[in-house]
Formats: sequence, C-alpha cells, structure tokens
Amino acid sequence: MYCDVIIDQDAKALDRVFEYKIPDEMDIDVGMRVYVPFSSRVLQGFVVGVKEVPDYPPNKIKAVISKIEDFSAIKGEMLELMKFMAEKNHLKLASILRLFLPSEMREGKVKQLFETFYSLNDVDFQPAKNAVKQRALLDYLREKGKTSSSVLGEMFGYGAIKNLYEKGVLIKEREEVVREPFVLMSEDKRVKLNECQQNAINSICENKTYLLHGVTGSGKTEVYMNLIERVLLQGKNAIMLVPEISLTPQIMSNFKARFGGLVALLHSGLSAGERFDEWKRLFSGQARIAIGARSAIFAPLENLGIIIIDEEHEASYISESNPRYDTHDVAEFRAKYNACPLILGSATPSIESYNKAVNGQYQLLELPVRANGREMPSVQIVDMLNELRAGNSGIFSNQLLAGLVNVVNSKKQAMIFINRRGYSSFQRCRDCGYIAKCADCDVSLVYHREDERLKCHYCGRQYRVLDKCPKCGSEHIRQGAVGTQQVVSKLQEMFPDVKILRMDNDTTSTKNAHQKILAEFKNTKPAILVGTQMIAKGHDFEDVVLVGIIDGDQSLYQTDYRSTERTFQLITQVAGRAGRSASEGRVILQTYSPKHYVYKFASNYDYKGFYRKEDNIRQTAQFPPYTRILRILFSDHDENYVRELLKVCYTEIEQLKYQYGDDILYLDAMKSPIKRIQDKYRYQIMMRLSLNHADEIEAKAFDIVDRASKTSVFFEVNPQNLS
DNA sequence: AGCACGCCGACT
DNA sequence: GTCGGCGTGCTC
Repeated sequence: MYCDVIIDQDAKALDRVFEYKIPDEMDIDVGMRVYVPFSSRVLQGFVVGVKEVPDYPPNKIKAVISKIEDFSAIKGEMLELMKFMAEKNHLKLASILRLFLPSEMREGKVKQLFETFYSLNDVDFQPAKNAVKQRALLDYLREKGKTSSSVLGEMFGYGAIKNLYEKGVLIKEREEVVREPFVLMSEDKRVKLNECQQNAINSICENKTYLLHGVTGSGKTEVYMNLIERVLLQGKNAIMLVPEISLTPQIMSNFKARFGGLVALLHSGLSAGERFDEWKRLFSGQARIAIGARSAIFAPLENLGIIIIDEEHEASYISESNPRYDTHDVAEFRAKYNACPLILGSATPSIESYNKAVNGQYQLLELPVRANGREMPSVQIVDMLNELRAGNSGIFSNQLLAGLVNVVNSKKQAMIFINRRGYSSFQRCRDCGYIAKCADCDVSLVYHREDERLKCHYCGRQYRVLDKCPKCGSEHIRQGAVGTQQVVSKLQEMFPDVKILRMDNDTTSTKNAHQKILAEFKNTKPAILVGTQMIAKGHDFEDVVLVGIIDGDQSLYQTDYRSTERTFQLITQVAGRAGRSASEGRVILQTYSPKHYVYKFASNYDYKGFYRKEDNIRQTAQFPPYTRILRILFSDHDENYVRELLKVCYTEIEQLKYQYGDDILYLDAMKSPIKRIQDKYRYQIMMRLSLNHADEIEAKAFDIVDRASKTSVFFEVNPQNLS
C-alpha cells in the first residue's frame, strides 16, 4: 500500500502531496501524522490519502518511517476543510493543517507538566521565635496538606521553603499536574426567557444561517446557552466563538457554571500546555462544547449540532496574518458539512451580514428590547469646535468635566474611551516638522511616558525620546494627539483622590491582567476607567453612570470604506457600558464633526436607519457588498525584487481588462500605505470587481501572481485594513 | 525549507 | 591549479 503525504513545511515548493510506501506491518489511516524520509532528512508529514497503486515511479518511492501518534489527529471533515480553504484563500496545505492542531503537538515537545509539591515531614520541629514566615508556612501545611511550590512561594516566600526543606521539615515531591485554565466561578443563574428570546430559539431549527440581531443587553448569551443545551440533549456538540475571550471572563464562568466539564476553552491567553489539554478533551469527546476566539472554529469536534459566532461584526474574526482566512467562511463550511445551523449574533451586525439577511441569504431574528426592560442610556453629542471657540482647548469638554465631577461626588463610576494607547501619538519638531519614525516600519513612533520611550506599534522596537530634532537640531519638540496615558495623568491632576485605572495593550500584557484591572475597578468607588477598544467589550458594572468618548472621529477619518460602519459599532458598544443597572446612564460623545450622519443614528440607537443609509452609499459608490475588493500584497526585504514582481504581475493582470472590460471597476498598483513593516518592503495591487465575474477574475489574477512569484503572496478579499 | 550541484572569481 | 561564493533545482 501507498499513501499521499503532505510534508509539514511551510514552503511554496513543497505545497503538494508526496507519495510513500506503507510498510506491510504498519497500519496507516488517512489523517495520521508520520515521519518520512525526505531528501536527506526526516520530516513530519500528514497522510491525506491511502491507495494501492502509486502515480510516482515505484522504484523511487521511499517508505514511511513511523507513525507519530497511533490515531488520526486530522479527521475527515478537516481534510475536506483543508481543500476548501486552500481553494478559497489560496493557502498552503501544510499551513492550513497546522491550524487544526495545538502547536505543541506539532513541535513534538508534548511534555507533561510537573510541579514541585511540599508536605510536612513527620518530625518535631520548632522554628525560631522570629521566623514568622516559617511558622505561618507550617501552620498552613498542617491545615491544607500537600501544596505546590508556587502557591507556597507566593504566600510565604521561597526563602522560608528552602530553609525548612534543608532542615528536613518538608518533603519534596514532583508530581504531574493536570492543567485546567483559570476560570472565575459563578453560580448558574438560570433566568426565565422573555418572549423574544423564546421566539428566537423556537425559530432556529433548520440547517441554515441565522442572523440574530439583539440590542446590547437583550440577553443573547442566555439564548446561546439554551440552544447549546438543546443540542447536547440531541447528543450533538457545539462551537461558540467570541471575539476575544480573555476580555470576557464572565461569559466563560457562566458557561462553566451551566455546563461544567463539558466546556473546553481555546484562546490566546492559555499556555501551550493548557491549550493542548483542552484540545485533547474535545478530541476524545470528554468535552463537547468548544468556546474560544477565532481559532476555536477548528475545534476537533465531530457531529456538530450548532455553531455560534457572537459579535459577528468584529474584525478579529478575520485573520490578518499568515494563514489569512475569514472565520465566517470556515464556520459556514463546517455548518454545511455537519448539516447544522449557524448563528451570527450581534447588536450591530456588519453591513455585509445584514445585507444578506435583507436579501434572504440569512434568516433574520430580532431581540429588540433589553432583557431587563430598561432604556438605553442617552447619548449627548458635544461639538469640540464649539468648545474651542468658547476658549476650552483641553481634552475634555465642559459637559464631560461636569459629568465627571458629578460621578465623583456621588461615589459612582465612569469610563473614558479613547482610541489610542500611549501618551500621545507622536513626537514632532515644531520648527521643521520632523516626525520620529521607526527605522524598520515607516510609521510614526508613539511616545510612552512610563518608560520614557518611543515605541513602534507595528514591530515593538523601542527608541530613546527626542530631546532635540535630529534633522534641524531644534529643541522645540511637541507631542501630537492625545492617548490613554495622557488622559489618565490629566484626570489624576484634576481628581487627585480618585482611583484612575488604565486598560490598553500596554497595561494588559501579562496573564490575567485584564481581570485584575477590572476587578480593581469593580471594587473601587468612585473610580474612572480609561481605556481603548478593549473596555468596550461586554463587561457589566452596576455603577458606571457615565461614559465619555474622547474622540469619536478617530475611527472616522480612515480611508477605507468600513470606517463609518466601525464608528457606529464602536459608539453603540461603548454606550452599552453605561447604565447597565438601576441608575440611569449617560454617554457624552466628543467630536469635531457633529453633523456626520453616523452620530445621528448612533445616538438614537437606530441600527436599521444607519443600515439603510450606509447600504445605500455602498451601492451608489460601488463598494462591498455590491462589489468585491481584491488586494494583492507583495512583501520582501529586497525592494527591487518586489517592485519588479509587482510590475510583471500588474502588466499581466492589466490584460484581463480586454476580456472583462467594465467588470474591472478599478485596478492600480502602488506602495502599501505603510510601505515597510519589519524591514520588508510592501507593494500592492488593488482591484475592485463587479460581482458578475469576480470569482473568475480573482482566480485568473491568482494564477498570474502564483506563476510569477517564488515566494507566496497575500491575497485579501474585502480587506479590513489597508496598512 | 534545506541541501546538493555547479559554474565563475581570488588565493596558497 | 584549488577553495568557496551563493544561484538553480529537487525532494516521493
């Protein structure tokens, strides 16, 4: 017998099957991973087919060396999915297969985690009088018994442990630890569903895609849990995706409380070992519900009864780095394969999705009222130009300041949302206009005050701050626009006795940092939480009565067609944080363009009105979903090579115009807006296609590029951001 | 991806 | 004459 093997190497030249002989005594199934001789090395590979007659000359075929595991790690559905993704997203087979396995399985370093434990030895020992730590440690062990080194170390210091161990008072053991990700436990609060929720659940019965449009606080999570419960009763399994799980610990704890050990978590906050353990529990059927961010869509579950994508409009569902794919496509494939419903839930669906619901491709379900029956908070739009004319050139409008004073006096809480981390966006020379830029990435550096550094937000490289301009020598260096750090320090000046917390990428890099900040905020009153996007994600704080949005326009002045949509989504989401509980909430939105239609619709929570307007604009301006935008990104260290490649490809793609004429609405080649990232030069071809022959043109363009390039090139359809 | 093979320049 | 630069091509 022979088998088709895909070598586990991410190289364009190896992106195909190689045939191997299966030794007579070896049982090999499709989906297994094997060691094979390749050239002069031994490599890992995936068996994707078994056959009796080889295509390759038999005398040149080598034999499989051994199996990596005794079972098929890749199941049939996932092999089909691999083919689908390769075709749809132009991805290399090995890079897709890697998505299906936890990384530490691939690297062959599946190590059991051992930890050191200490327990009391049966000896008579009295610590010295002043050895408080040692005494406390012994008392603790007497009560709790055997405890891990890390726990003891944190409580009593490692010095005390070492000392007692050396005296022979403690017994040291190494034990295997069963890892389970940290989850806040909560009680299972089963609430009675309202009529809308019940209707939605009853409607979901067919194998199709449903768009669940529910206003913030309408109880979508409860609907999801009921649906999953039903699926489990049918003996089937479920996948539920959330945009960024480490931000929403309470969703997790709710699910754990309801479903216990049947839930497995997959997200970026897990350690490699935890991730592997969760994967195993799903693979073996011990766990039947996979909850996680984007990559959880590849959960090794068979017999799916439902797939749920919560906050479906979130950009994080589209992978922007190496294998690039859209979670929606994968979910649709798996739902179809398993003949189960797919639920897309959101308070602010993407224009694309709502459009599909309007024209019947998706079935629309609505939850129009908040589950607690309360009103949405009122949104007040403040014209910052007016403030300026009135002599207020600060960051905060008078309305927002008055609101904050009120919050502080009444010992309540406020959230301030700002779209930019760091202290201020950049350093600029007042005299010659020089702006500090990253040497590798061609973007402005961001000033971080805490460590007095300039940082590149694209590659992380750090620089010393400027004291004088490197170009003209002037010492007049100025800060640009405002960031989270600056807002915090301004607030602290004004309210020296109030707890001001900051939450952004910089303060949440360590594990569980989110939870710590949020817990601190929850327990402090009055308090103000300042943060970026991430404070907008569904946390519930009873006492938040004021939400301030510092620069509503930030997301508006971007060149891509989705910026208005994103602004609407952001405002709705941030506003939803205010007044979740009894006290009525208020939102203050500062902007320099108060007349923009997005603010009118957003402040009235009028999603449908906004959709009609925006959809209309997309149609007239010929943007998706009425057209397809294709971006082909070339990047390489060698600028001449990329430029040459771009030119060759462009000339050939241009020929397609003769064949397709008006179906190609736009075609151009250019430098990428950020023309260098991590010292790779970036050039791109942009195309806008009518939907008539979009698939065909896309396929042809891909062929052209694929033939011309020796390295792989990124294809993006309707890209989320154009950097 | 790695590794061998191969065809031109500078050197003991 | 030989050592070694890395361009080109192949791996079942």
